[in-house]
Amino acid sequence: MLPAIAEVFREHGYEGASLSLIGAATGLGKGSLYHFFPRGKEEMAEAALAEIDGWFEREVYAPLRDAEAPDKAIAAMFDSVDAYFRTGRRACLVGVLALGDARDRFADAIRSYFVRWVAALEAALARAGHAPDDARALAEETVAGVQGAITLARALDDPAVFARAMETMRRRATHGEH
Amino acid sequence: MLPAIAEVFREHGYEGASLSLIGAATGLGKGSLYHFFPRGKEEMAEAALAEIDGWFEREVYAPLRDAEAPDKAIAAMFDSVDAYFRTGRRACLVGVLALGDARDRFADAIRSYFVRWVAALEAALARAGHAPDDARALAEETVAGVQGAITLARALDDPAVFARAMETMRRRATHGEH
DNA sequence: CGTCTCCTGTACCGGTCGGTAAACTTTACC
DNA sequence: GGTAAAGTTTACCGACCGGTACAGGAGACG
Repeated sequence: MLPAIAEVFREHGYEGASLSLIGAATGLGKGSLYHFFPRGKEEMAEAALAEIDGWFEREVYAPLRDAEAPDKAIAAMFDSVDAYFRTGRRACLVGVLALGDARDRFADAIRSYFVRWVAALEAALARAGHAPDDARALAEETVAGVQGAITLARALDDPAVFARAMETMRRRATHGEH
Repeated sequence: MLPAIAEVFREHGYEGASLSLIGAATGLGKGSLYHFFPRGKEEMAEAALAEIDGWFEREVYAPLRDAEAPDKAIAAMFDSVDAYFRTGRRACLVGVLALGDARDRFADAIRSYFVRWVAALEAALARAGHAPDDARALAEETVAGVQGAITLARALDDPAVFARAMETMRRRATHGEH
């Protein structure tokens, strides 16, 4: 049920995600929703953010930090991210919240998501042979690039834009080493 | 008064921009608002988009297409964009709308904004000596990069992130020529 | 069978939403 | 100064908002 809730917030933003939309997406009435999330909409958004955070920690950040073959982990990240964001058809909930007025309310979760993504990617790039400064800059550029590619692909309604951007960043992260 | 309206949509999104917020931002009551925008909120958003579109057409796209020194126009674009988005402190209304559920309603305006930006930048890059394929890819990457840099800078609440991303893209657009 | 816990449907609350209507004040122009 | 248009205030509409209260239903366990 959390994925359904997350999808509503992703598509409609925090303000636009009404309890009736969430109810329709989950098949739950307001009574049930408030049974599971006594603090209401804010708690639902927190739970959705936490689930997304857990997924990225497990599927993306941890492999980037821990894999014994960092170049493989980096390649796997691009694959995971492309699949997760449906080649740019799906928005990023954290990015959506960062742009709106709910930013302050979820500031810690939003910051943590991006800080840890950049840090994990930076570490993997450094271990793959990039100079420390390059690794830092490249990681930041790549994480921002994913967000920009989502925005542009959705604006143009053209997943190919996302795919091209991802390939350019992948090349930069895997070639240019040493 | 259009800049004030645009600012409300930028900060709160289409759903979150209530008539009372718009009224407070403009100092106008609902009656006055409906006097100028008989079709209501949708017409206000269209007008805000049109004004933004006009600004970019005048200050960014036209110079990129027409300047006799394309490299100067490209450098000027980075300066204009940095100033316009307040070094990443200010969101992009068009990008915000592209991510939300108002995307379909304003699809034409959103698509046109980005299509023309990419096309104008591509033309300038080609005239500045980039190979046609490189110019196209670099233009797309740069426009997406700006959106991503805004998202990341706002998420981390750190304008320096935006500034660094802009410098990287500027270097790529002005060096690497020929 | 009884009962206790977990879950759900329904009705309702005050408030705000986008939008309308019409009486009013201000401004511009002859 | 008269008059008409432009702009504004105020009250109001039905719908929906997030949130609450509560009476049950559904199983699990005795």
